[in-house]
Amino acid sequence: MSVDEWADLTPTARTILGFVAQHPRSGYDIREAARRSVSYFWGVSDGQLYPQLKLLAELGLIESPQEDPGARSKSVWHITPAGRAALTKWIRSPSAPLRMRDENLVKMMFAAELEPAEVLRLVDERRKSFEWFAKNVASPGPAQSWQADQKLGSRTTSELLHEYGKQHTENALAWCDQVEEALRGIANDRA
Amino acid sequence: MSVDEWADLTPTARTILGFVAQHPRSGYDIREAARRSVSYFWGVSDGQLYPQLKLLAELGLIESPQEDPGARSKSVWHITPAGRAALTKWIRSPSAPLRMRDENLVKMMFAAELEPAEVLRLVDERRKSFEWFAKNVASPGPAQSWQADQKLGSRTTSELLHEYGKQHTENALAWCDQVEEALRGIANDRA
DNA sequence: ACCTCATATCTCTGTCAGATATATCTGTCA
DNA sequence: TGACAGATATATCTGACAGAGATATGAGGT
Repeated sequence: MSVDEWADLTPTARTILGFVAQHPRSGYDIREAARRSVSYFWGVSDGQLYPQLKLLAELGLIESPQEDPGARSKSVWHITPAGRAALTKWIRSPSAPLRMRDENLVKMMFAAELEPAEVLRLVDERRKSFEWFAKNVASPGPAQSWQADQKLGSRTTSELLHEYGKQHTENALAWCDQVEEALRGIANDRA
Repeated sequence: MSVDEWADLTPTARTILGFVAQHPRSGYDIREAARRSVSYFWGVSDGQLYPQLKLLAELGLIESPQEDPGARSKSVWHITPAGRAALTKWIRSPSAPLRMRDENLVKMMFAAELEPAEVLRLVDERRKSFEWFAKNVASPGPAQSWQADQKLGSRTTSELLHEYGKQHTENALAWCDQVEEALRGIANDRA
């Protein structure tokens, strides 16, 4: 593999590589791991996952013990030395700018010219989605045995990452409160 | 236009419709407005903008005074009654789930197994990008004359939206502090 | 023997971002 | 009045990507 080839990998492919680097995994494992751990700041879709695994294998960055494992049987991938080198280089290169799509907020902006009741509906929708999120994603799962998780002082990196998600969620919920309070202000004016 | 046609619009098209609804705008205006106001929770890419404008016009949701204005002269779009109805229906329908791509955080997760120095580099990168953001995007521009901005108690909706962006940013920066502090903890252990 | 659910992979469609190309308009200094 | 820079304005193309759904396999129960 030439030095330039890994540079062409998509961000998704590199993320997948990172998961395989942590410990050997199948495609399905990666999907589940991504769901649990990074789903609020990164999504890995099926449509990408398997083709990218194949690509990474072709580039020699990952490999699976049994060659051509017949049809749909599970194949467990592990990282090669070349893969590990590629991963490190990726981590050291500049990151893509943050990107977000939050349709609820966009609507909120345009709802400014509508009834206060519309804004209230949107805030309610927002609150519900973040509450769901707090329950299902932002809480840290049990520590995994394979995790050689760097201790950063008293806390592990994955604890810190979950902390970030938690703070983000609480912040969003607090903002919902602020908007509702402002809306109650109107109601009081009119009463 | 049938009721079903507007339902097929993409989220991007609906966002564009929202901008035109606020007041008449050209494609370029929309692009700039999106840059200033929503760029941190929604992106409108050039590749989408003009085709979608054309589509909205074909559906009769927006129109431009001069028909076929020859070549590349500026055309200013304004919303039609049908367009306004479509917009309202959109705002009342369920929103797409929030989506995010934050490559820096992903790297942070995988850097857990590397040197603390790598994590430090990533935190530094993160801080810089959010500081840039605080300066260039998260601050409210001057109020526009066309803004019939709903007063929610003492504050307008756009003030509240900017407030959200600001809180998000401050939160992210505070988290950078936390991580760095944890890293200093290590340094002290070793000293 | 059948059913059901979790596991596992693959494919297809349409959305989308970013880069790039290109035309027009406006001011400004010669 | 003409050349030029820089802002305004529109258009196109490529490849990344999400989400849905199709398909297959195994384990456990009835």
